[in-house]
Amino acid sequence: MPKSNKSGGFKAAKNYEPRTPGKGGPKAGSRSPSHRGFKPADESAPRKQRWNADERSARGAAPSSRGERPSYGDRPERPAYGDRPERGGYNRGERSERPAYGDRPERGGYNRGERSERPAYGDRPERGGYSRPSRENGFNKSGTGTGRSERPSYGRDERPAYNRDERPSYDRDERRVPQRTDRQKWNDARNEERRAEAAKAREDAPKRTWEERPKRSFDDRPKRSFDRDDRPARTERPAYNDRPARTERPAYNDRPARSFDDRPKRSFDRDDRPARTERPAYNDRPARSFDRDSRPARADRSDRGSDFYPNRDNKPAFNQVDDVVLERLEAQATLAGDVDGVTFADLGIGGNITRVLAELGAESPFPIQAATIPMVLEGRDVLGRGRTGSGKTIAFGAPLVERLMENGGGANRKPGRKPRALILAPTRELALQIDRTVQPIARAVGLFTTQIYGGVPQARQVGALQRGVDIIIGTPGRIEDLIEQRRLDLSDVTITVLDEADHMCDLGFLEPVQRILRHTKDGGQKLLFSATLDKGVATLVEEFLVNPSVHEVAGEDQASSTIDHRVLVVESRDKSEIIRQLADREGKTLIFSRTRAYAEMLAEQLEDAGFPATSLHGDLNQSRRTRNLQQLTSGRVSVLVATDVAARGIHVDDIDLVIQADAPDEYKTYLHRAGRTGRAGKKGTVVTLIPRARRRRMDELLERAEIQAEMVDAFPGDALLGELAADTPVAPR
DNA sequence: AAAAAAT
Repeated sequence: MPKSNKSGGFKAAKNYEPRTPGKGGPKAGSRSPSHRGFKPADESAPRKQRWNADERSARGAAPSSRGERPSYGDRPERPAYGDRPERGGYNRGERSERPAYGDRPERGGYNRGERSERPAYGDRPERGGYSRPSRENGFNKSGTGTGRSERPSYGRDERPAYNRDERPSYDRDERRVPQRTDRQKWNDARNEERRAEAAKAREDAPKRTWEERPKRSFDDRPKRSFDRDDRPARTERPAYNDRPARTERPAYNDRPARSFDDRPKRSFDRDDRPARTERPAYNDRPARSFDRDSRPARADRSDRGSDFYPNRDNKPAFNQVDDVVLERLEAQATLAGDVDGVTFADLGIGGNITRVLAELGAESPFPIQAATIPMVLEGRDVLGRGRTGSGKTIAFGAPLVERLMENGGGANRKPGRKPRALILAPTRELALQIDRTVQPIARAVGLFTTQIYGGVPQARQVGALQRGVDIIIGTPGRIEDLIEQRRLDLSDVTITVLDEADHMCDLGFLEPVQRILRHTKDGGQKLLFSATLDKGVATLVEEFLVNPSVHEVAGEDQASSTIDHRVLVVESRDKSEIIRQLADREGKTLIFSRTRAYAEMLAEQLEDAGFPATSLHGDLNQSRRTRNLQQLTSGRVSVLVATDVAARGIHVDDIDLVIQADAPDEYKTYLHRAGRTGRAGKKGTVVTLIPRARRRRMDELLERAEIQAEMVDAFPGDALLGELAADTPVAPR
């Protein structure tokens, strides 16, 4: 059963049209409100009758037809899944879109008015099947009265009975979903009982653990108790504060034992791990000192081959690691001066594309573009490193399109043709942004692009694929999803680009990326770009690249950057106020936080303080993410508080101040966050707030990043704060 | 911790 997809579609439809309440019937509407979680408008959609014999047959037909309907692919704009509150919107949206339903003789005979609503039900084969059996059981029992008696066992005597009596009438009358409600209520009741039981179990469990503990970690306990008291830091972690259910901690209880065993090893590692300072709550724990010892991880981590802790042992890792990689790959450096007078045409880019580039504001190539475009056009695999804001998108986008066109691309417009190029990015926003640059270039020569990323209904994306596209731009998850659904075939992809390539090789990204690359054509060209390209990409290079050409731009060190870096050592309690004072300015300000919750909280605080601020993080649905970012771009808000979702690649004109409310863990993260300002040679300021305990670690990070930054103590009201806020005038445009 | 699929 294709249900899953369909169900998604329904939801979307719901959102679409909030629909008028009470359509199904007045009675239903009035009752529905009484039902938990049901909106009056929604009730009309679900009906008992539907799952009657007639409906069943209809259902069976409906699903299949749906799956085949191309029309679905055309659905214009479904709001993100997250946005869909409830089913109310369902029926409506589907109605308008379902022309096919009209064709169904059965349904037509059924109930015209109801038709619109049925489809929703019909689509849910599972539900129908489900509800039926259960209902029957329930009905029989209820009819006999046994059902009620049973309910009590569930913990709820009243509701089930009540609902049952009403249901029949509802069903007959109209499409009401009372049945569902009842079921759900039943389920809820059961679940609540289960939860209660689980809670009890947990409470009991912890006790047990406590009893047991003394023996194991006897030594550790005293310390822990202190830790808890000391945790004032928690204020920064709103989420944690809310946790009343410490009962869940059993896990913590167990830890002591573990760390205890491991300690000997960790003690050696300690020096390197100052990092813990970032975890305010944890820092305060005296016990942690022990924990540090126990961390054997370092050695292990470095072994992973990840770039995560590249330099620690070596120190100025950035260059060293890169140099190693680059040496092996025969890196070539291009001097900015070499590019003077060179045009895109000189590099081999055709007239149409050159014109579009000019329209995009790229009159003449930047150094990284001049360095890599010829190599890409030669068909070589390329590793390109250019610092943030140096024009990497065009560096791979323009030659990519040029090559597709050379290979007869423009002439091939057969519907359903397979894509021939793939661009992967780590975030949806970045994928969207890349498309905004690449699409016009592609269109200039008659090629089509489409975005494939999650958080939005897949129908439109699938529709585009069916019509035929040449260039896919997207994020790993949805691309894999569509491949598995056999709606996306990458076997003709001859050029693959990994933007932010080093990040795409981080844990969590690497494997999906590898799987996707394996779906592309053997021997296809691979282009890896990032501002912090390092040995972390070695795994991919070894598997997928052949004799790659490595390029970077000489003289692109941080010293020559247009970014002014500052580090403020602040008291934890002063942080909010200091951020507020820094953000008290006209220009666009981007604030980074480590967690989504803190980002949300900061944004709210700033809004409450009267600043036009919004947030960007993974807890928002995609439409919100897109909208909130757009609000900063358009200037509707001047402050955006984001997680690292905005750290890489995102380009917003004229961000002249970046505030790191939480310092990053990685020097590369620092570089990317900082790179949201000072783009294309403009001036920018980066202010990083750290607690006193983090100074040393921050020094090390800055050293790895090769950044010179002044580190000073700061308190609310300091003149410095006002200077930093005002210091960076918005660049005239 | 965050990001990346969907439900």
